[in-house]
This record gives sequence, structure tokens and C-alpha cells, in this order.
Amino acid sequence: MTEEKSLNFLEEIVENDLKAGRYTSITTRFPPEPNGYLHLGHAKSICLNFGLALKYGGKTNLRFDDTNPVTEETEYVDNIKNDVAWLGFSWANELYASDYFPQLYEFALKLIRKGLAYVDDSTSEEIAASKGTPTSPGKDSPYRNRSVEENLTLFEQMKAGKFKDGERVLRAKVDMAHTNMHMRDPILYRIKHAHHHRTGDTWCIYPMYDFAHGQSDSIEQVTHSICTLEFVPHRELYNWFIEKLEIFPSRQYEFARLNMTHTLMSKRKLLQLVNEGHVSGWDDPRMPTLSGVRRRGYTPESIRDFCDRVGVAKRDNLIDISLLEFCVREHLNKVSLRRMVVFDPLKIVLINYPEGKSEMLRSENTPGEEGVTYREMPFSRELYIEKDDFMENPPKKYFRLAPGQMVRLKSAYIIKCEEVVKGSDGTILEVRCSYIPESKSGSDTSGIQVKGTLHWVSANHAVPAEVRIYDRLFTVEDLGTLEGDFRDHLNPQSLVIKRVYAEPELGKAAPDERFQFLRMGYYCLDPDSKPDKLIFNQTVTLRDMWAKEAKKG
RNA sequence: UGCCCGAUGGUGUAAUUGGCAACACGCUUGAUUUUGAUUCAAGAAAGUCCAGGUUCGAGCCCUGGUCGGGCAACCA
Repeated sequence: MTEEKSLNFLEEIVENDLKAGRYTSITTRFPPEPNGYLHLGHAKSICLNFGLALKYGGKTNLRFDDTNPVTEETEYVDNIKNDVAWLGFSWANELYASDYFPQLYEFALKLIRKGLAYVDDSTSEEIAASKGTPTSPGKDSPYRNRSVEENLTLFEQMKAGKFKDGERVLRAKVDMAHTNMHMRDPILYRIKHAHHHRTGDTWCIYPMYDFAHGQSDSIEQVTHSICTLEFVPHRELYNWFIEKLEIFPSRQYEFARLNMTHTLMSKRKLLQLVNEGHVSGWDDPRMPTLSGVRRRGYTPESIRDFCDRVGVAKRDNLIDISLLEFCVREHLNKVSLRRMVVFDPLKIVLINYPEGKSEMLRSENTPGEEGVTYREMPFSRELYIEKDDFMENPPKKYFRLAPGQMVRLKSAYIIKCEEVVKGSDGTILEVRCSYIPESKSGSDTSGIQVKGTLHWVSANHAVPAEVRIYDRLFTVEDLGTLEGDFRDHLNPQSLVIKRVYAEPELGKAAPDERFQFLRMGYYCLDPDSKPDKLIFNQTVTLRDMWAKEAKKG
């Protein structure tokens, strides 16, 4: 049982650092920008950052990378905090890059004094043009050799609001011919006369990512700064600032971001889906956002398990969404309450069951568990079963209801199909069956063995409900390598709404309860639900071997 | 044309650091089952991108290729 799981490359780095005595404890951070909602890709990062600190006895800060006032909002901050907490992690400190604006300003001054930064009056276009290309060197800015004093004065004036947006920037003086584009005199500060969600109008100059992130890590004494692969080229700059500023040497390590089949993991594109109304919002249950999967009924446990199984490495990956589904099923199978709901009703009339009679039958809430509990459901002469559970001319391996055949009604009786009643157009109106009184569940003395067991609901006792059934958001597997517009591949069937018949017990459903609708799938109450209008979301279907068998023909 | 990453069953990760390529999902088959679910058992599936080299021995080391990804926002 004590089988050792091998370490991933990040754990290996941490263990080596600890072993070498480089640190006595580690600090990580999760650094979201508050300009959108968190998605499954962030969940991977959260699990990695918090998981590392948990495993090696360190701490993790939640730090908002809020250096761009025009895209960032408090609403996002609140939702991000909620999502991280929901996932099950608690941060050591709630911090903001904007808390460090005064310190970052001092850092900039230090670079200027060292002759390592200068104010550039060039336009954005001029700077882009002189940057060169990956294969050809850039050209020095004409303002590159200003004196320290002039730079100090100009930068002071930038801060004081003497200039308009875009008029000047502060740049690091590195090397315009560097093979790494990020080292070609990167911009440190830009002018934005914009209201910041936390600092208000205190500042009109804001640091760029490169001049804020690493320094924030350093200020917080983050030992292992973990980020995704696209930041690999930034690492050289990250280290350059640490060296020139002579500050705590945080180290950056990169891993491959999570990609999943049939969905997107890009904040920008997800925002587009929201803004264009392709989904109902960030928390639409079809969205890969944490708020979306939460509303869909996914549990934090299942998502953490998923992140664990997905692993971490540096090669590009495309995770099959069926792994995520496996993880929820595995958890929900243990914790969900069993209920019966008929989606597509076919009326069954029990010809030998007294009219007007009804009885309460008990059925287990959670089978397989030791402290098994039960709920009761009404049984009567007229029932609904699933249309799919009856066939007039069944194929060979069909063991549901058919003329002359017997099936068990779950937690109730065995019934036998006696007669099919059709309308003038040939459609089946109802199926008349006999029931076997001695076959009552729990006290069956009939000795009859049947192959099939069906879920059912008493026609006169069932409560109507709405069920929202979800399918993959996109019809194509790999959205990443797709040329053209990703919206062309939206799945028109990603949401199907059905009117269904639920057993009465579901009228008491609570928002935090998870249900398994027997033989149908896992469901939970949607926030839109009201006592007089029940609405359930399908989290995921059950595994369905019969569907596979039937497809074979 | 430059620089930087990466390459192991269908997918994702391993391989005690040079010693018979393993685990999970998926797939197939069987058993159990009052959910065609769950559970259990068995099985198919890669010889590690290619070519050389070092070595008794290479998925791991070296050389050269090939392929995939990233890098030129006053975004993060």
C-alpha cells in the first residue's frame, strides 16, 4: 500500500534544493491577473503551487498581478478568491502587485542610477520598428544615452503626470542585438492615466509584467516561482533584474499548460464566448471555468484528483476530457444520493394492481455504503418508465421490457408485459402489464430471475422538473491547432433542455446535494431552480455499455 | 534566417539516474450485480522521432538530423 509515487520534475527540484540546504522551507505563489475568471488550466497551476508547499511544509501566497488598470476589476478579484477557496486551498497571504508600486518605483530609480534604464520618447511604433526581428538585431533608440540626471528628472515627471499616455516609457538598457527578444531594452514603465481598482488615481505610471512579477516574487521571498512554458524566454530577464537590483533570488520554473479536448483554455476566447452570448456567462455549466464546472456539479475533490492524474511535465499535451469525466464519476459514485427520474415517459398500467391504491416502497440513498440510508417512494397502478426501456421487436441482447417479457422495477416488483395499446396512427399509448405481488423488493418469494431492472416513477405522484443536459462545447477535439475561427466549431447540441418526471423526494433537493438519477447520470440543482420549478444540471452521464452495444447494431 | 523549449502505447505520466519499458484513462473479453452503473478478473496495445557513436549493456550519455511548440503587445 505504501507504493511510492515517483516525483514530478518540480518536486525533484524542490527536494534537491532542500537537500542541498539552499532553503529551509519553500514559498510559492499563485499569481492570477484579475481580468477574467479562473479555468481548469488555473486549477492545475493552483494544485501545483499549493500542493508543493503543502507537501514540503512551506506556504503559498495568493498574489494578484494587477499592473494593468484598464482591464482589471474588483469583481474578478472576488471571484478568483472564491474559486481558490472552493478548490480547497488556503493562502498564507492575500497580496497585490499594486501593493509594491512604491517599492517598484524605487527599483526603477536604482536601475536609472546604475545607468541601466532610460526614458525613451519614441512612439510605440518607433519602438516596435527598432526592436528588430528574431533573426535580425534591433537598433538603439536615439534616447538611449541620456544622462542619469536627465533620466531621473524625466521619470519623475512621468510619475508626476506631466505627460500624456504613450508619450514616454522607461526602458531597461540591456542589448538591442540580443538573441532573446525580451532582452532588447524591454519597457519597464508606461504611462496610463487610468483608475486602478486598488490604488485609485495615485499612479499614472504602471510597471510592465516583467518589471513587476519577478520583483514581487523577490519581495515575498518566493523560492520557487512556477509558471507556464510561454514565460521561458522571460526567465533571462527575470534573472537580470534580480542580479542588477541585488534582491532576493527567486527562481522561475516552467511547466506545460493544460490543454483539453473539445474545449478552450484561453481567457481571451472564453471572454469572447461570454460577450457574444454563445454561453450564458462565465459560470455557464458548459464553460471550463471553475465557476462553470462548479455549477455543473463537479466537486473540488474530483478536480484536484484530475490535476493530480494529469501530471506535470514540459511537453505539450492534450488531455482527453474523458479523464475529467472519469474523475467526477469516481467521486460522485461514492457521495451522490440515488433518485429516480423518467426523462421520456412511457405509461405502464398494472392491470392486476388495485385502482386507487398506492404504497410506499423504500429504496437506498447510497448503495454499497455501510451506513446505508433509505428514502421512500410511492408506487401505484399507473407508472412511467423510459420509452427506451420498451421495445416491441427487441434485438437479441435486449433485456428490458418487451411483449411477454419480464423486468424488475427497481426497489419494487417484477412486471410482465401483457399488452401494447396503440393509437390509430400506430404510436404506442401505453403498455399494460401484470405485476407479481410476491416479487416485492426485499421480500421476494417469487423465485423469478430477470435480466433487466428499470427505474420508474408513479404517474400520479411524480413531480415535473426541468433537466439541462450538456455535451462538449466544441465538436472538434483539438482547438489548438485549428486554423480559422474557433466559433465555427461550437457544438449546437451542447445544451438540451428536457421536461422530466421526478420522484417526489426530489422536491426537497438542496443546492449542495449531488444526485445520481438511476441509469441516467449525475445531477445537481441549478441556482435557477425554484421550489415550484425544479431545475437540474447534468454533471455527467453514467458509463453506458448498452449504448455502445446498441451502436454496434 | 536567429534564439529557446520539447519528443516514451490512442491519451497523459513513470522508469530507483546506464540494467527485462511501468501506472492511469480509454479500448476488448469474462464474472458479479434489483442501476447494461459500481466492483472484480483477464487481455490487446509502445520497443522509446531518425541516423550514427560510447558501452558488456542506451528510453536515459555524445554528435548530426527530423518533427512539434514558443519568442518581435506601452497584455499577463
